[in-house]
Amino acid sequence: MTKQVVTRFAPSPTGDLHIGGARTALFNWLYARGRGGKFLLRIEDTDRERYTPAAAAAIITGLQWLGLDWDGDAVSQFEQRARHAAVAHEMLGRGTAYKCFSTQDEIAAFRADKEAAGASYAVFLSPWRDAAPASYPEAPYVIRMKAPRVGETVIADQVQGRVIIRNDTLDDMVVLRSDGTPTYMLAVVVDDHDMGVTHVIRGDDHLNNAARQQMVYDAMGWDIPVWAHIPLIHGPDGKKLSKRHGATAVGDYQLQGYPAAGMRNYLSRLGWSHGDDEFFTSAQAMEWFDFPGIGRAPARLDFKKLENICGQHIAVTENAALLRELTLFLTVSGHLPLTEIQRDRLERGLYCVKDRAKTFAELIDKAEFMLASRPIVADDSAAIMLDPVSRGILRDLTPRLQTAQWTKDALEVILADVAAKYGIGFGKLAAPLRAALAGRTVTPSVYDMMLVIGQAETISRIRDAAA
RNA sequence: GGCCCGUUCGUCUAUCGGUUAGGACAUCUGGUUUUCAACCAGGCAAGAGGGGUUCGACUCCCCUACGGGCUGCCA
Repeated sequence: MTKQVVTRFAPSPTGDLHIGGARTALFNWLYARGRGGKFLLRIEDTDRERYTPAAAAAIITGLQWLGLDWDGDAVSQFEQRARHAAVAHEMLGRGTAYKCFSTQDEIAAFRADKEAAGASYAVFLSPWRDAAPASYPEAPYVIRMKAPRVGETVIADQVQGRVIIRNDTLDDMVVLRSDGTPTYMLAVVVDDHDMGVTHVIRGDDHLNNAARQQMVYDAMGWDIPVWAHIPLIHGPDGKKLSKRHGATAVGDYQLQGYPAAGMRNYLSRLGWSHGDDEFFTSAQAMEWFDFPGIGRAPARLDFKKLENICGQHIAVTENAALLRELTLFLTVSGHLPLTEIQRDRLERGLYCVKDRAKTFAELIDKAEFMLASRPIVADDSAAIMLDPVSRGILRDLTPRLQTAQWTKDALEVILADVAAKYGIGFGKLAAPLRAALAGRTVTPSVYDMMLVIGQAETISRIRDAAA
């Protein structure tokens, strides 16, 4: 047996959980969960200037909503800073890193000179790389990796293949800042190693970084993890995803009523495929997910397809579960919580709307007839008796009207609703609508009439036609 | 500028040297429908361009174009 798979998602808490980040998390989650491995979460909060607790919380809630559960507690990278510094100093001792006393101004001047001289690249070459400790000044310093100047570094990537980077394009990256804090390049490697991460699945914007990070693994004699650099998601126009493309935070999708299962399905299918399978559960995705199925080109977001997939997921969701999600959606999106009666009606009537809504928002919209309060009738018990929605729903095995009497009763209430909602006179409506319905060979279903309630246009058309 | 990655219908993609280049979403047409939705039938639509390699290239190699990324004491 090979050792257990350990993946991780390591977002930097500088804003909401981005849709692209969510997909990266999803891929890691699928890979680990599909192999009985572990999926860890680490918050890359070493940049204290940009760090906000709110952003970290947003990432947590975003992942929770998507159903991407991680093992153990979320690790704070910042809290590992002492360990990072220790590793930096250990490399110093091993001679694989060195103290650099160059100031920012000196570095900038170095680059400016190179540029002025028409140099093809501006990799900073520190004068302190091979300086004798005796010559060290009493000044702040950073710790830099002593990167190889010749040869090449090979990244064996599961998605991109063998990527070869010339070492002379790699600089002596800073691993420990002058204030003693670690840089990202050091922190990721140390944390991934300490957390036992075996597979690093991340955006391909890190592909070049992998070469730099391998230096640290090598310097410490650690095993290099399996790399898998996945292409980023782009907006519908093919450009890098940004605010102007609309919703980019997963929270936005939750607010718009997209089901998490549909999001997982769509997002996993974006840049990854398993033959012609389009609609599947997360359990299937876990079983199927693997690196060969991942594409190498960035994929564009297609909201229409997202909606379609989400609609399919809503349609197959069990009522109890659907109701739970609907309830959550309602509270999150600022709607009033359902009353006992509304909840009951919704549950019984779900069957007639669940397969025609693409989002929870649309489902609620279509279910308005169930949630709207019934018209006030003199006698309360009579109102309940006359309510065709409740009656029809109670008998959902036979949703079609069975008797003329029932149809008549139903009509009266519906017409009252319509009249109240659209300000159309009750009397003017009753006759034409009744006629329209009676003209059919098939008895109109409760559902048909429910829809009539929600459609003023139809009402007026029927009215006009009959006038 | 340098380095790295990418490029099949509008979109997501299948294909892993030999196919009428398949599917899905979108779109269009027809059917069904008292409306919407749903559903049924059908249509349109693709290998960026140029060179090779090969009996044969979407598939392998090179160049160009375009897109993206990296090139920080950001992550």
